[in-house]
Amino acid sequence: MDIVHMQTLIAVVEESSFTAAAARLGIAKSVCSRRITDLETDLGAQLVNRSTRSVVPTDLGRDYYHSCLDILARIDAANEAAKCSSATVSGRLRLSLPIAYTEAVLAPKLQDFACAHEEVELVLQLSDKRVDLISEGFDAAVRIGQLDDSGLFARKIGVAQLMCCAAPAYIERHGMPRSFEALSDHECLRYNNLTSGSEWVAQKDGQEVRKRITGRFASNSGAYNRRLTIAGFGISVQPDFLIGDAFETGELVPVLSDYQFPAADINIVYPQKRNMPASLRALIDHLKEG
Amino acid sequence: MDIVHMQTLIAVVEESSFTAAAARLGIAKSVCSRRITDLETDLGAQLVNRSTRSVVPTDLGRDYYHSCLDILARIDAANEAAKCSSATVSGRLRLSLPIAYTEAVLAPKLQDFACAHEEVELVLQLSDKRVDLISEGFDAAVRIGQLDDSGLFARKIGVAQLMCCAAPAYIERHGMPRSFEALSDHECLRYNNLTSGSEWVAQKDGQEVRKRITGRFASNSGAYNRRLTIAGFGISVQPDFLIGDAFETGELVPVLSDYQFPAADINIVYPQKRNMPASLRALIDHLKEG
DNA sequence: TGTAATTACGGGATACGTAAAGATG
DNA sequence: CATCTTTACGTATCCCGTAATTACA
Repeated sequence: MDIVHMQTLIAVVEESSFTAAAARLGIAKSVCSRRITDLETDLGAQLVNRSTRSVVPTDLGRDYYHSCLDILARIDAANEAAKCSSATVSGRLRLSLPIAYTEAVLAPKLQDFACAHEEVELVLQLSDKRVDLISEGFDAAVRIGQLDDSGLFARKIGVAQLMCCAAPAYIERHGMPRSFEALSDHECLRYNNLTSGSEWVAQKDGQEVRKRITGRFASNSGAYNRRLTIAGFGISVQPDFLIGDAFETGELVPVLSDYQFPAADINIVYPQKRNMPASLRALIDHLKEG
Repeated sequence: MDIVHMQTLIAVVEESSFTAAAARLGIAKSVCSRRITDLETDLGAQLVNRSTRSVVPTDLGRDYYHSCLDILARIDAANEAAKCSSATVSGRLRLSLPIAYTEAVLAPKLQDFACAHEEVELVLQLSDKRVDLISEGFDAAVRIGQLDDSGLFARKIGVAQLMCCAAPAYIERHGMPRSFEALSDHECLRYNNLTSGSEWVAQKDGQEVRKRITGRFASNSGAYNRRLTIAGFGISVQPDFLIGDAFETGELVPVLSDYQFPAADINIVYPQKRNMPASLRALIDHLKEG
């Protein structure tokens, strides 16, 4: 049987009248009568004894009535919990985040968010791999650069400006390259995760230039790449957030600074737009603002 | 939302697939998809994240799934309890019984029934008033004589033969009446509850005769009437079950024995034929047999 | 490219309300 | 006789299934 049948029984028992129950429920009394009859037929038992003047539940009817009260209360509770948990900024958010960007930029923002919303639990997985949000059970991920349009929705939360750089010691030993072509003679540190692979792209005077670069090192860790660069192992392309104040401190120097290296959009991506938990929406807004 | 939506969610979560869930439920997969969507829309929250290859419940979806399991189990339990309690010979039976007939005839039968069905609880109210079954909450009543057709169903469980009688001492003092007419000169004990009121009806030679009787006593208690008769206060009409062996012991003697007094059917009446509890049916059968 | 989820759409069962009938005190 | 339950019946709604579409690995 159906939930409405239970609700009807409750109303009938409490009102001791089909007419009053129908009025309470806002339905025709014929409907009220039929629902109880159907329920009784389905159960194969009498639930209420009726005369025109009195509607009295049977023992069984009273038992069933109490069961219905319990069941409907639980249904309401479950629904309320569901509605509430998605409507309030609370609950667990599982995020897949790029390692270096998180450490350099996201970390303080996430801390702010956590402080602002005490009810939110953040489960962060730092990884530069592009995990599958759905099968891995993430609520959202932050992605740097081109989005492989995988049906996910995205909102831009920042920009990373790529820059070419090297350690002063390296430049001293190998000289400063003046053009993209000159990179052939240099040790270039490759970053595996870059969409462009082992090819560097930049613009000079509005003209796009590309160069397949070579070198003894390749890693999938931006932080490690940076460390190698500072240690003087070669030239690398780094996002501004990794360079930080390295130019000011002299740890790194700009290379090919008359070339315009691309900027990569930083997006937060998530599976669906509808029925988004309020906590995720709040997080996105927070990252967008900051 | 509806129970089927919960069942659908359960199937989807457990099968991790809309198609498999639809197959399990025996419905079209489109229905399966729509039910989950509707549920999500209603709750304003995402319950499962779907890609073509995987259907993974969200945290909330898993919570809701567990709630659904609990709720459906309770619904099943309530339904089973209801079906079972009316299908098995068990539970409470509230009976309204006529006092004298119960003491004389019904008592041993009810004891037999109680012994045969240990699970049945009998709540007996002995009264010669014709109570309203429904508003008073009785499951059945035993009625002697004419039924006021009050929408109740009835089954005959016996016959009471009315007989006219008096104490030997009374006859000795007032003489034995030889005809209905002669009753005018006698003290007649009236029984209030009799349908005929203060008129006695009988047949002689196939001819119905009626006589308005008079007397100083009228009571609504058959047993008290009997006692008055034996004490010699007058002539009364008694059912055979009250006379018992009084003729043999000499406590009473038949009066007007060439008159045929009416027989009253004894019925058990109950509110409805459909969805009758098995225990009531068993009781009726038991009383019918014995 | 094949499998799975979603959407579109037409048909049919179901459940509703109105109104009349039946019952009861 | 007034009121409450039940039944009858026409209708509208909702929901299902088929099939086409989209998404994804």
